[in-house]
Amino acid sequence: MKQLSLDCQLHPNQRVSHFEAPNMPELPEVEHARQLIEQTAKGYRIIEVGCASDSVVLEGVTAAEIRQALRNRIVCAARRRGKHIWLELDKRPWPCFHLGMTGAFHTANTSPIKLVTSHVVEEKQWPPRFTKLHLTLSNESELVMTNKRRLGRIRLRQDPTGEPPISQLGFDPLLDLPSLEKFSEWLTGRSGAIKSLLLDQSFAAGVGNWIADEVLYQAKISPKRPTHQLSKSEIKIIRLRLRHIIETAVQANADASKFPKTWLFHRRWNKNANSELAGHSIEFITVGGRTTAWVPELQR
DNA sequence: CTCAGTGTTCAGTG
DNA sequence: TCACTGAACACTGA
Repeated sequence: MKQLSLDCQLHPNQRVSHFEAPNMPELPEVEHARQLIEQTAKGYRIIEVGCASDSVVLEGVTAAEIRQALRNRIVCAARRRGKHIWLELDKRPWPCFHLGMTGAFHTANTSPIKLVTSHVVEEKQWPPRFTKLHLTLSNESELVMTNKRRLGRIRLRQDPTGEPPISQLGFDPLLDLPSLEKFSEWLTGRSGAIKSLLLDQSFAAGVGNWIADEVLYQAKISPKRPTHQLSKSEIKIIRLRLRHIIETAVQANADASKFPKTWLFHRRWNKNANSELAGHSIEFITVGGRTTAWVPELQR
């Protein structure tokens, strides 16, 4: 576990605490990270940039290009679409981020202010292990992106929404959920299992494995059901559950302990525990190449 | 030691 | 073209 060194090393210093987005980067977690970035950096200038020379995480750019693009820029906004985040700066190109499975944003401040929507985490080291990008801002706060498994990506784009990969995303359930008419039109035009479609980022951007399972559990529909044979009322329920689950998780700041206790979410993580939900057993199968938790007796 | 895994992409097959 | 499968990516932790 050698950590790639930052080629612009910043003085590691002691912090009382720092804040980080939890680690389960589907839409709600990514939205929470976006809010964290705005609270920390919006309106401030980037004074120093540390960037790891990690050719896996840096896609199509070098650490030097990242540093040059970000240094002395003002952070105007942090935007999100699906699981992608990008910063609007006072000058292009702009940095774009995907967290992969193990990415997170962390912030620290010399005089910690209360960040209502953030988790206070015990200080271990700063900057944290697996830091890929380390920004120091003109308000004396610091913003770090970490990526343990290196499945995350950092890119530079002149026009993030107009270029891949963000331009290839489908609708974002929080930003532009389609009307029921459009939604069912798109759904019936596809074949394959409904769960696979929900996971398809060019269909619904931001839906990940647990959200797809949760939607289908609450809609009482089997994850294996072929999309084209869903009834109009089932499609309606899927759409409403999709919106409801994501809105609820976002309002909870992606804090799983605040999710409703009735959710399948709380039971899906320990497969060995022989979990039950509402008196029915939870089964684990593979759909669309992904572990799928469902309750066969309740989902048709 | 083995193996699954919150995500994405690509090659190969049907 | 669509849809599916498996592998690859890289590493942690059970």
